[in-house]
Amino acid sequence: MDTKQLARVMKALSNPNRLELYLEILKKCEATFRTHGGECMVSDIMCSFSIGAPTISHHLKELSDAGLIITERKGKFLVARINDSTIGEVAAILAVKRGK
Amino acid sequence: MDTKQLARVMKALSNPNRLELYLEILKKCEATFRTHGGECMVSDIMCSFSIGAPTISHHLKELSDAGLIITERKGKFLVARINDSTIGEVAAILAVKRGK
DNA sequence: TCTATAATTCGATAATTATCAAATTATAGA
DNA sequence: TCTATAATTTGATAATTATCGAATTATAGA
Repeated sequence: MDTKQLARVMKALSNPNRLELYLEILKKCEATFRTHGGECMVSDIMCSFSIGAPTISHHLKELSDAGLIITERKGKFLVARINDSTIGEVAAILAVKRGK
Repeated sequence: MDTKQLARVMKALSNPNRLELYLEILKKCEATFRTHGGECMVSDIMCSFSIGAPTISHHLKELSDAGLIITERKGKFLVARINDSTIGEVAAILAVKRGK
């Protein structure tokens, strides 16, 4: 991952609401790993946010464009999965760059 | 580190020029670890950026406010050091949150 | 086909921000 | 004290963005 792409990922996680959204998806995916194969029903977590549906939709697109999540429509609903490799790369870069 | 603070750090690293600046400081600090105690003379790296001094100054303040670097004036010059604990925490959070 | 629900798109707005030029401050050395 | 250099501050502007309401699309089920 080059610097430009790294900056893009950082930007996607730089908005507090979007970061919360990402972390919530991450939590949900891990919690339902056995029962739902690590997927997150977006409509399930929407209620815990104080922002509207259009904004959520916008944020999800940003996360998706940054490669942080993968979304898929299932009937009426949208499910999200964490793209583990992206965040893994970021964590690795940050750790390695500082010599750890 | 709570989510708000994490978002603040991400934001500080979300601008391409600012991220480059941070990485450049990191590189310089590591390169001069033996000779200069891991410090970076800011004026030394300024020339490799295409943005003006006021903008650099602004970006450095952002990095400093986010806790990513520590700056100190030495005579006419500004030296910067990496605040290793901040980036370390971020790397750790990202790694841990995804169960690694 | 009609309806209700989930999600997205569109258009607008307020807030934030990256950047610069000009002016100012800080400092070292002559 | 004067000068040159490094850095910061100020004020302005253009670009980006977070957010919303309204309208639209997609889908499942009655």
